[in-house]
Amino acid sequence: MSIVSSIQQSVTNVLISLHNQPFTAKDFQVNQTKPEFEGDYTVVLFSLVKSLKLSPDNIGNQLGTALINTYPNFFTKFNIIKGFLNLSIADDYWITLLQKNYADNCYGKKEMNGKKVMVEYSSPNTNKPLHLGHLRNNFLGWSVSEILKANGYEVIKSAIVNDRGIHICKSMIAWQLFANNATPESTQTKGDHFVGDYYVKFNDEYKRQVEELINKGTTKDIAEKEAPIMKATQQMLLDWEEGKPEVIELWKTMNQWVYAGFDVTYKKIGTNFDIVYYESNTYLLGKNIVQLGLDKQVFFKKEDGSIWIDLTADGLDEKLVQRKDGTSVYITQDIGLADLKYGQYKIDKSIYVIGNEQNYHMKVLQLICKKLGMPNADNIFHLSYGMVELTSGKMKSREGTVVDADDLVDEMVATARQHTEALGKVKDFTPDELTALYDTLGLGAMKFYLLRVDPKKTMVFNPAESIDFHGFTGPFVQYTHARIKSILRKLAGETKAGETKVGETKAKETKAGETEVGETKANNAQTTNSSALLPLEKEVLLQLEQYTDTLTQAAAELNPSVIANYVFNLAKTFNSFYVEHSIANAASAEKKQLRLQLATMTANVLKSGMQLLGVGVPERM
RNA sequence: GGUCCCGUAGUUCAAUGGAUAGAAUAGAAGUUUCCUAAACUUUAGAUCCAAGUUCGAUUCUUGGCGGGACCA
Repeated sequence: MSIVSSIQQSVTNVLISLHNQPFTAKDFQVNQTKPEFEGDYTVVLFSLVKSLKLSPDNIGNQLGTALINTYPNFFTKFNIIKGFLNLSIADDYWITLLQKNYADNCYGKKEMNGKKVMVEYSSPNTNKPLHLGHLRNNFLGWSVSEILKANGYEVIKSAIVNDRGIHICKSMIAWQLFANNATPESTQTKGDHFVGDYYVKFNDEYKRQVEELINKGTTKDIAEKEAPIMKATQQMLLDWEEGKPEVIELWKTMNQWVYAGFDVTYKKIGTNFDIVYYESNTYLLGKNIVQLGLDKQVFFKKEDGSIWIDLTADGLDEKLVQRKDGTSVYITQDIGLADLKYGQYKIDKSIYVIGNEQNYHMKVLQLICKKLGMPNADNIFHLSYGMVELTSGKMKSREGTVVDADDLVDEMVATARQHTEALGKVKDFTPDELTALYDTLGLGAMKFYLLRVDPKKTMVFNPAESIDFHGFTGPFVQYTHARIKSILRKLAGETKAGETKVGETKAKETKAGETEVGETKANNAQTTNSSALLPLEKEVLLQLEQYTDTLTQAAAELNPSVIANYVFNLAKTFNSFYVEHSIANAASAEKKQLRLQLATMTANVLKSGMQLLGVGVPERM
């Protein structure tokens, strides 16, 4: 049980016995005490004033006195300032917490809860390489998956690859026209970039042809329809749908090039999927859904044969679900896929990591599923994230301002190398170790940068700031971890006795840690006499204790930035402690041991938290 | 035109309705005979505007202004 819950429970108990009213934890707030006041946690008293008809000070005095009398081993002191009851928690509580958990690599993580969640993310198109926006998506999807796992969920990571349609045909046509049978191998180009280049070539040529037609006196609308390259592309889509062998062959070849390129990028950024759906396999799934909708009279047919759903009663529009020529639209395919996912895995929740430009689409998707009475309808959740913009404005492919994912990763890793070389702390590393370190630091910086912001919000990508390795960054946290590890290595080598002593104490104290709140027994007395906690020691412990609640919150909000903020603050607090107090030269053996445990637990939690962001932490840097 | 989202230090981000609105960075001034200075300490600097609800509003409501997305 977290300390906040313990306090809530104690306060509730005391309130009930004092006033004989059915109080619950919801009747008052418990916050961490602000640093300028004495105490660890604070009960806000205002909300109790009405029901008790007493002044805040009055309530606080009664409550504080009763808490200390009832739980003398838990609460040690209290003070009241302007309606806030500040409570001090016994050092024993913190010390017990530390001794019980400092070596536990799973600290904070929850037991399996038997629930199954699918997280769909990444979902690329196969006509161009990944860019900055995809990175936010990928990092979010990965991190949310890890956070859910840490909270006891079974997670299935999935992706839907948009591998068919007019946009793919554009790249194919351009390749036929301009490539002279060039391949990624023959040109030494990464496959996804290779295909993406032809997509760009298509647009250039298309634009040229449209202008040519306009110059000949054609109107813009007609020119855009009649441009030969566009007509050829549309024909190719029809050929694809009919399964014309040479078109299918080319399509397969070019998609393979793209996948080979994606694989390199995915591997580099450390992501993978449990199941990958391909649109070419799923795009017909919606067909039977349309029939079902008609049967249930949820859909209706217009005179031209197109099929619609009327959502005006729900504040939305009429929405097309099948064109008059019988071809399906995205929404229908998505309903089909949603149904397939549920059928395959019987998932309790289906999370879609998709940009907020699809908010409307996803709302419609869920609404239609509901109206069709599909069992998965209520389990659909759109994890909507904001766009990544540049300091100069939005990324525009037309203006060539799109930040390419591979370029960015390379740049970050190169920057990590520069910083590391300039500092010269790891000159004894092997080339392989150095490469691994640069990757960890460069990718860590990038992931942290994109995950530290609330996913819902549009964020600005500032190139100069993103390669900064100081302040609120991944490398800052990584550095704190590496520095702790350095100490632990040194002190472990220095005294063998110290190490075993730490281990022994742990085993011995485990029992004490299991005692209930308020019953913390005097069997901790031996640890207290010499080791009244110093403010900075306690501050680190306070934050370590909050890790469990932080994990819960991150999962509830599906928000990795909660974790990023947490690990940063923990690292910061530890750094303050570190410069102020020596571990190696602590005043007593007990103190040294306590600080060693404190450092060990901090390193564990930093590592664990960063892992939830998909970021590794080095032993040295 | 309709629906939705967002406005916090120069800049990038925080803050379940709670105390004097926190950080980072940029600026100013400092810290290394001692566990990694990718660190630490000090300093200056902000809630778009106007009403309302409340003991208390950055947070909730309404109306403006400004920015963005989507739907036709």
